[in-house]
Amino acid sequence: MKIRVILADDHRIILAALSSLLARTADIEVIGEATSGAELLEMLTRMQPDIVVTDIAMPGMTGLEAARRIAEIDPDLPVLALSGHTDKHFVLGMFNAGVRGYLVKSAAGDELPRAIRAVAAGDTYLSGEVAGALAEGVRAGHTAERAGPRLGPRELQVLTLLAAGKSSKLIAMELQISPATVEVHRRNIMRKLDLHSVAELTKYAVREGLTDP
Amino acid sequence: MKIRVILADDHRIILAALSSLLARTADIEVIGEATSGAELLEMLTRMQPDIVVTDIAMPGMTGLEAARRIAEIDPDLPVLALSGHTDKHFVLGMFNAGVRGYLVKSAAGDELPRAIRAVAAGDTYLSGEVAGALAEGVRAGHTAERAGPRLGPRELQVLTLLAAGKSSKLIAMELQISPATVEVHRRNIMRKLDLHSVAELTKYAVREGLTDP
DNA sequence: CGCCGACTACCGGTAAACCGGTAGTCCCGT
DNA sequence: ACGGGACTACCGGTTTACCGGTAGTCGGCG
Repeated sequence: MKIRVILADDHRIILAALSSLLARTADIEVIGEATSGAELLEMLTRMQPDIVVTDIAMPGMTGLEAARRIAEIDPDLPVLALSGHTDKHFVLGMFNAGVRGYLVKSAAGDELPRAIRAVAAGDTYLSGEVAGALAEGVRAGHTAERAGPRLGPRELQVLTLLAAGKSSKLIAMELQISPATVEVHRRNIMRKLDLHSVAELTKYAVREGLTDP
Repeated sequence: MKIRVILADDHRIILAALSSLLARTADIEVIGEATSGAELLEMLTRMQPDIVVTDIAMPGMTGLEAARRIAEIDPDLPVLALSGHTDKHFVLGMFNAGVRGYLVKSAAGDELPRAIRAVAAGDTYLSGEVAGALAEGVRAGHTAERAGPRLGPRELQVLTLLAAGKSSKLIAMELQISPATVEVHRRNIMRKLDLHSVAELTKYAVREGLTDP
């Protein structure tokens, strides 16, 4: 019984390459490939995979948004997130959104099939690099609790898109919510962080690794 | 006679996946895989590939720097750059640094072997998405010779203060000039850099080291 | 159960960003 | 000498940021 996988990545070359890599694994079968969050969700209404493997950075839908939508469609469907960075806030947000595995791209190639098998079997998979970052956060204890004003997953999404230079209207369209709501999110973020300009928010996002400078 | 390729990407999963994808192509052979710019340069002192395929975003060495170093080692070695974004200044910079092909990751999977064959044969390869951006740039009067948009000293001052989160009015008071003049400076900066939001200007300033994130 | 935080959404308002011009001075390079 | 870029400054316009409220649902927590 092969593990049936749907792959998602907006970079089609990477998508084809990952598919090729998984094709070499005897017990894993790629039954669908999506190049956007919307396409992935549409695919899930027609197919019943054992697991979804998706890049967290896709235009039009962030990884957090995709994870929430997938959980709405099928809360029991395991999702393995593929990410380039190890920001702990983001990782925690993804797990809160229902993701069951988090794999950084800098991990070894053979970690991907292992992660897929683990998550498909109902386990939780966490890359070593991310585990270290999370442990550091826990070890610091007070750092994670007090020093960092905690933003909700939606707020992290909005902050990331703001740091990308997008307007509230654009962000609203991408997140499929009202511009007024995006406004409120931005204002709450500014209040929590005590930052009152897009420039400062952008630098904060860069410091937190939410976006590349 | 197979085309001998050295692959470089800091994301090892992607590296393995790309290698797997190329292994399916009969006339292309991956003879080396590097996970950092330094490892790639070291590899080039021992091996003689027909072409280097490298991601432009690697920690410890930017794509521009890697391209220059490779050109120092062997000016005739074709380099195909793999990138996620289509910023035209960056693309022009890469070509000025000696790169002979530029492929965006969102291109179709079969574009990679085609690009490799073209570049290995001495041709220049450019993804369609990037070609559009470059054509636009040429039409606007930007020639390949001046890839680096030069900012005047006053413009650099204004950019730094903008990245600090200050308003035009505040900047005007600090620089002892009219707010209208600050406006003009900001608009000229945005036109030159082709960036149209404070968030993007801020990230540019961080990249250029004008301010700390 | 009630409170609080997150998320959703709206109204109204002031300030600022953003874009299109025009225009003068200065200096530098062809 | 003439063009071009930098710096200075203004006019007018649309869009967005930013701040002050209010208000509903939902889930968690004491």
